[in-house]
Amino acid sequence: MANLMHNLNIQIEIDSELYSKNPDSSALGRKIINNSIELIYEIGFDAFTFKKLGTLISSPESSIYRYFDNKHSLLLYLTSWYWTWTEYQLAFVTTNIVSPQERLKRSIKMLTKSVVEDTAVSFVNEVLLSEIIFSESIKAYHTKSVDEENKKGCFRAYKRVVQRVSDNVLEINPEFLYPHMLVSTVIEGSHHQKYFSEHLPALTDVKKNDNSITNFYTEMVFNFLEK
Amino acid sequence: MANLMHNLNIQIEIDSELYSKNPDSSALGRKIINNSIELIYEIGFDAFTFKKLGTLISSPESSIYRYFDNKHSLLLYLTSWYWTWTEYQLAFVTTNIVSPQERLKRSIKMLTKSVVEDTAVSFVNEVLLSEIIFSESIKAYHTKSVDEENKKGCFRAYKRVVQRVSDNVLEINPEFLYPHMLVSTVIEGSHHQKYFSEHLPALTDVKKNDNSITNFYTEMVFNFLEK
DNA sequence: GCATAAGCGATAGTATTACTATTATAATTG
DNA sequence: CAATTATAATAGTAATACTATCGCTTATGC
Repeated sequence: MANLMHNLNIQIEIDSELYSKNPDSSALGRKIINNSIELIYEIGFDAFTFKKLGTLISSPESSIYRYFDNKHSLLLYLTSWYWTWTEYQLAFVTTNIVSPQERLKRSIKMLTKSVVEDTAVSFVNEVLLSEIIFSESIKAYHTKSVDEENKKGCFRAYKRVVQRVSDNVLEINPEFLYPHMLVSTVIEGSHHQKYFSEHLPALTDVKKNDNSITNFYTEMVFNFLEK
Repeated sequence: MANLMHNLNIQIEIDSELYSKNPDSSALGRKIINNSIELIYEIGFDAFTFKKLGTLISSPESSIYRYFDNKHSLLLYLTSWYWTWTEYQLAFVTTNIVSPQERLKRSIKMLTKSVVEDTAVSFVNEVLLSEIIFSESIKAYHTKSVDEENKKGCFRAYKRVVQRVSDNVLEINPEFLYPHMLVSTVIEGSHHQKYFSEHLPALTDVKKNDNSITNFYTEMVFNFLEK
């Protein structure tokens, strides 16, 4: 699939509560973002430290701390970036499609598949970022500070994505009681299933790299909505 | 619901790869387990340390290290205990029920609701433990060491639960392609939805403490199987 | 019932992590 | 070109996640 966003020069703007200093405002900031994505992808978020990142980019830890309070804040930034980018992608994939069923089908596909092509939006490698989101993003909101961060608006982008797809669900079945539950189940579920397929295959039925995750959630949703 | 397991004096046996020294074999070991459950429940797994636990039970850290290599191992033990206990519960809830639909319905209910009554099996507070599982258990398998621990068998109990319910699914629809995906989606999904309802309500449709999570997943499963 | 071993508490110590602070130099901006 | 701001270099601290030692106590085995 040719990606329409390619070379469109779209700017992903991230709210200021998600950083101390905007990483998009300097060369060092952009270096922090794209190298952190590679490093987290490589060694996992738990083993990731600002010290290691500093070594990788040949800058002292203290410089990184000017952009983000700690590695958790950085993860919040990355997830927010991802969901903002996903929102654009969803808009592109569904625009000009008349049938709400077809739109939902395309949205589910986009949400349940990991990204395989770098759209080269901004300075971010979206292929690696999507891998990080799939496997580490729960760690962004499964903390004791969720409520506080939620109040500050750190999860706005994710919520907008869920809301957008929920609206699509209600177009198809306006009586449906659980649009948000359904959508968040699909998103989180597909992340889990991919992880299971790679690490705990007894918990899933995926043959690596087939389309069963997308097929499963697509069928699940439409059976539920059109019973 | 009167709980049949109450006062049955059932022993939950945990495989030896899940501890260095069996906590069930000494008073200190049992103290470690039930106090760790309370402490993790209170301050969350991330803030939990062996030092704090040691202070709570008036024992040095080093004594706790004799039972578990680190706090991650302890969490693995607790999750394994929980799934072993859940397996027994599932057996009880479904035994003597002829209809596979009714058995599945009861299993889903048991898997999607957090425990409200302590069955007083062994030395463990199952109400608090189930809260920990719902909110922290992803952290037990979302690590770089999953594969190694999986090989050792640390997730056997969880897999048995998924397998048991999957078999029930196949009884109802032997052609169904994704029994494990369906069951693990229900389990992980209900955990997420409960968490969302408490912290990120925009991602769900739950009114606190209603039965919507159980209703949602029950409907979802049966619509999918009986389309 | 006595010897042996195992379990535990008390204490000390180390490497790593997650920061904070200070200052000099380099780059930007007005 | 002056003023501001960003960065690098360095140092330092408190907490975490352990490991090691040792002496006392309590089981267990004969």
